[in-house]
Amino acid sequence: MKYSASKENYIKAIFHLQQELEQVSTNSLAEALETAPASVTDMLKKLKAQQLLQYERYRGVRLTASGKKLAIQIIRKHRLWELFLVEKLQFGWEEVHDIAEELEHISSSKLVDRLDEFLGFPKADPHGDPIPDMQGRIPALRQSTVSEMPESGFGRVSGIGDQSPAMLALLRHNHIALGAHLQVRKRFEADRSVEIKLAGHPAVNISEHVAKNIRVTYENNPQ
Amino acid sequence: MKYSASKENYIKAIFHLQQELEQVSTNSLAEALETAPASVTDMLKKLKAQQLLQYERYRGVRLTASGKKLAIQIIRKHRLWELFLVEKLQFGWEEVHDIAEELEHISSSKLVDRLDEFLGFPKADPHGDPIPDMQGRIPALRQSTVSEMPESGFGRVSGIGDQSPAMLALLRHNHIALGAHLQVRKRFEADRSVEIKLAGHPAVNISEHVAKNIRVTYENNPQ
DNA sequence: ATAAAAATTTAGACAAATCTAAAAAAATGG
DNA sequence: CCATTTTTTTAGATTTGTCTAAATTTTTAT
Repeated sequence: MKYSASKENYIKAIFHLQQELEQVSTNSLAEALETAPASVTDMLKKLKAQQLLQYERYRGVRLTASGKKLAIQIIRKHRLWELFLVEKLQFGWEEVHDIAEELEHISSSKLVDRLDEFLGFPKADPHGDPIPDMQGRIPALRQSTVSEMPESGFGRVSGIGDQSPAMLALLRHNHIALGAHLQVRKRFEADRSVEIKLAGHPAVNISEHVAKNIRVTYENNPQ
Repeated sequence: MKYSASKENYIKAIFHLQQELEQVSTNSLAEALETAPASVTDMLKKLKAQQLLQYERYRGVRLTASGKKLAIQIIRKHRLWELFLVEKLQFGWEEVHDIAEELEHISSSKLVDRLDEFLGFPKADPHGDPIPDMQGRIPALRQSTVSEMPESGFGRVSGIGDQSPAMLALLRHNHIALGAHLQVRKRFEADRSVEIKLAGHPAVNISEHVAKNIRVTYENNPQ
C-alpha cells in the first residue's frame, strides 16, 4: 500500500513520540509536526480508517502493528539515506537530515534494500541511531563513551562531552570526529587509558579523561 | 524557487515535446501527462503566472528561458539518478525509469552535484541520453553503431539491432551488454572488423556484421 | 466538587491539482 | 465561405491536507 508523504510523516512522528509515552496526545503531535491541532485530529481519523492506528476521540493515539511496521520502514529509509549522504557523497552529518526527510518518501522498497546492501548492511546512521534491517528488526545499540567500550569493540563517535578548544584540538589531531568509526584495541588498567584505531590512521592512545569525553554508539550484541 | 512535483512534470513534458515541435498544444501535453486537457489549461495559467512559460489561450505554449533552465535541471537529476541506480545499485536499465521519476523531484541541488561528482561527471545515462552538466550544458552525443566509431573512441552500448539468440549468445560471451562502456582499440580495413575493449575484460575482435548490430552512444566532441 | 484552564474536536473555509460536462474558438473541407 | 469537426477553455465539483474560530470534553486546582 502507498501512503502520502504527509501520512508517512504522521506515522513516523507518532512512532518517535511513543518511545517516551505509550499514549500520544494530539497536541504533542501537532507540536512535533508544526501543524495545528485541528489538522492532526482530521488526519488521525483518516489514518484510523486505514488501520494504521487506534484512536478514540479525546483519548490519544497508538500505532497498530501495521502502523509500527510502516514507521520502521520509513525510519530505515531515512537512516540509510543519511548514511549514504555522509559516507558516499561527503556530506557533513549535520546537513543530511533535511535531505533525508525528502528521500525517505521514495517508495521503491527494492531501492532501499539495494542501498542497504551497497552500504554494507550498516547498523547505525551518522548520528549513531540504529538502522532497522529488512525484517524491521532494530539492532540494539548502546550509547556510552569510549571509556566503557569492551576491548576490540567497534563503535561510532556520536558526540563530544567537553567541547573546549583544548579538547577539540586534541581530538582533531587524532582524527576523532563526529561520525568516525573506531575500534578499541587495548585497555590499560594501569592508568585506564585506551588504545583506539581509526580507519586510515595509526592506533593512538587516549587518556581516561579523553575516553570519557568521547560518546560512542556501538552494537550491544557481541554474543 | 521551489515547485511542486506536478509542476516540474509539466515543465519537463513541455521541454521534451518542444524538441519536436516549437509550439506545444494543450492536447499533446494532456496525452503526454495522461491527464484531462482541462487540467492542462488550468496548470498552464499557473505556470505562466510564475513566468516559466509563454501562453496565450488557444495559442499553445512555449517555455521561457527560466522554464527551460528548470526543465534541464530536472532532466539532469533524472538521468544522474538513473545512472546511479544502474551503476551503483545494480538495477537493470529497464527498471530505473519509474524510480528516477520520483527521485528527480528531490530538491537539494547540492545533492545532485555531489551525485554527479560521485559518478565521475558522466556524459550519458544508461539509456544513452546525454546528462546536462551543472551549468545546464547538454553534451552533444552521437547515436550510431560500433562500426562507425572512430579509433580509440569511447562509447556506451545503447541498444542491439539483431536480437536473435545466436547474436545475443555472442554478445554475452564477450560481455557486451546494454549500458556497457567500451573503447574501440583498432579498426581493421581488411575485413572491417573492430577490436574493442570493455572494462575488466581483455580486448576482443568483432566482425563488421556484429559491429553494425551494436548501437552506441558516444561523445561527439573529440577536439 | 466544581470552576477555570487546557486539550481536543467540530464546523466552515481555502489552495492545489485534478475531474466531467458544457461552451467557445479555431481549423477543415467540401 | 460557412458548417462541421476538432481543439481548447470555462464552469462547477471533488479530494487532500491544511487553516481559524468556536464548541466541547477533560484535567486541574482550589
